[in-house]
Amino acid sequence: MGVSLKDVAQRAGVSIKTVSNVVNNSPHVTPQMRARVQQAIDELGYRPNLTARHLRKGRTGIIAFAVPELGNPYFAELAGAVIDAAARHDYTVLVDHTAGLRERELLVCQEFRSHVIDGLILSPIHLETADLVARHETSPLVLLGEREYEAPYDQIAIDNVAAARTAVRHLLDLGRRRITFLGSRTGQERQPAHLRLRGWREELAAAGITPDESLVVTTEGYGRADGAAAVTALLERGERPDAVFAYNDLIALGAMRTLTERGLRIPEDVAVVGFDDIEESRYGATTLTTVSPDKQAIARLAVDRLVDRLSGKPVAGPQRIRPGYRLVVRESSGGAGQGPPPEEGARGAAGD
Amino acid sequence: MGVSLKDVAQRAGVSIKTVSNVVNNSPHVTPQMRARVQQAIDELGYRPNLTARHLRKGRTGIIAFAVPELGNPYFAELAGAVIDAAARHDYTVLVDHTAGLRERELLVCQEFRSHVIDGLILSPIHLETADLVARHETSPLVLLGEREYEAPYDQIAIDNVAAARTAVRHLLDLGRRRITFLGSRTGQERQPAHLRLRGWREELAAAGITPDESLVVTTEGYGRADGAAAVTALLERGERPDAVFAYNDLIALGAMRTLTERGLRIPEDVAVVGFDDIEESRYGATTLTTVSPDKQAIARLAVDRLVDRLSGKPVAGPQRIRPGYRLVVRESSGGAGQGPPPEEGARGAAGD
DNA sequence: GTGAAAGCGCTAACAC
DNA sequence: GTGTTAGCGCTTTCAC
Repeated sequence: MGVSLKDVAQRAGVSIKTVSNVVNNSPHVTPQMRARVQQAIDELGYRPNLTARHLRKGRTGIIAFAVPELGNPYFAELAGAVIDAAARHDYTVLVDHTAGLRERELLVCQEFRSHVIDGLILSPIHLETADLVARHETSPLVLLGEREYEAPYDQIAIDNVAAARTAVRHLLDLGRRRITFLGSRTGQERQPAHLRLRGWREELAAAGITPDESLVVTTEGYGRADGAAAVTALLERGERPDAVFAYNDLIALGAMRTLTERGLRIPEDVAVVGFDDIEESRYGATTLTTVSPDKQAIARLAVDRLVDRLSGKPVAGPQRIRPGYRLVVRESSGGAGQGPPPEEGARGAAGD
Repeated sequence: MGVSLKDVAQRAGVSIKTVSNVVNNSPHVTPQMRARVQQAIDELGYRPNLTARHLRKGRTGIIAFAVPELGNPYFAELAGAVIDAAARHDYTVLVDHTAGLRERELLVCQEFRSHVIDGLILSPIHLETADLVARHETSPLVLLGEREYEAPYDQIAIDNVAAARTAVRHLLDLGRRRITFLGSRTGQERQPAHLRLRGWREELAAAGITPDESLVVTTEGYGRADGAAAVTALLERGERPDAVFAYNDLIALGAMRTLTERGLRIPEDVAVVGFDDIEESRYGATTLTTVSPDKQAIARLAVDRLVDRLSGKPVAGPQRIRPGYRLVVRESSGGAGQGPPPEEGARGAAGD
């Protein structure tokens, strides 16, 4: 169907190798030869078949980035950062979503797309250490996110316990005592929310407060609707928290919506702190205080790590890498009430 | 490096063809032969090399979906829908972003990744008809979004003029007369905002109101920050609109933030209508009235169209397809003030 | 039902 | 500098 090197060679009256040299900008081609070949290329509309090149070279230049949900702005923003970081190394990114299903996480890190992607960056939710240990695939894998594994792969995640403690500390400093945690799942201690919940427990204990487990609210998912539902449930069973620490910004935003609907003022009656620092948290009627992981660093570290392994460079064994984070205080906890500062607000997403 | 069919064949003491038959679930293999080969496959940890298969078959099963900005939830949500629609046809999606740069849009629809992707769904911003006409690539291309081209490709977009008119009609029905439009770019009549702006003009004119061009505010980009800046500019030059119709939800949300900061009440003082119906618009302190394009339909139509052409089915020539849309009235225009209805809010994004 | 051989389009050795 | 050749791993005739 397509035009191949052979066709071009025939047309230009040269050998395949010469055409290949021209296409690959080999220095050992005379200008007039280059011109002659180029003309044939243009006339025939030749385009190199990357699949064939990949087969020959044993690598494709594609890395996959698999996240639970693209609809969560945190991952969308992270994906953008990964694409940019990869582009700097001439890698293309295949963005994938697992919909938070264990089955799809397994598929992605197993044989799926074997030899089509050179490496994988995966943000798992349900994967177990055993799944990882049993992995057949030999292509490099970098893990992202809150879960920690005893498996021989690079893992990149901020210190979730410490970050959560910082958030809770902030609420305690504000004089809040009945701090609810939104986002744990029942009986799933190894679920993502685990570490942040532990931070909540530890910081409360450190402040001499016995963590009241009735203030921990189970959610089904990690979206705005879950945050809204959690607050509804909480209020209906008569709890009156003076602060909310949510597993992520989406849950926090959903919670804020319901709190406001119920006539509770933020932050006067209830202070709210989220996690992720998605752009949206800077633009609500009440801006959201949140733990801000350094997404650029996360993306860069993950891609660099992967590319190093891919390039065959001697790289140290699997590591746990801890990117930075910071607590961004905004209106929802009574912080600086002046709205988004110019430099933060300057980035604009493109339209449709 | 990898284990190939040949290795497995050797191990099992059969021919390559037989192994291939087993791998591809060909019916013409005896059970015991299948078992024997399967054992060799398991022992060696064989995985088919998809690159080689692709080269041989001339197709890869990958389609690309290129958007201006993944950080815009509209595109992130659409990407999720495209991935799901493609999965139903056993296609994998390569999500790409062009960062709204013409250069990258050109690259994506030209030779880029030639033979790696079978087809492309592109949402362009800066591409011109001429660029499309000059396209060399023969792989199928489906165009999405507001811009319309005189080029031989399928184009899928809601009727932007009519949708915008519906939005403005709604504001007029509410008794608003000074309706500002946020999101046009100066002197770029063919820019995306063009059709929605035309809808604004037409509907005002139809209502006997001369469109006041000083109520059209230019923005640099399409994000929350742009909406915020636009309103600031508008108010500072002394305008007092009683309604805002924004090019998209992000601009609308940014605008709402600034309006509230300036002490203007929504919707009492200023009614706001957006465009896109991103999930966020259902969860702010004030929920956002917006034009809701049917994203599922857009994704499905685009993928189906592409897959039909890919499968070599006889398909009618290039078409303009118009998916549905509806105006969702929420609090920002004084609509039903009861917050997100359960069925809409039920969808939860996964965590990190 | 299974085997042998050709070739998808390309690159990398190696000759000339 | 340029041409020739041998595969990369797979599927696909076509024999047997």
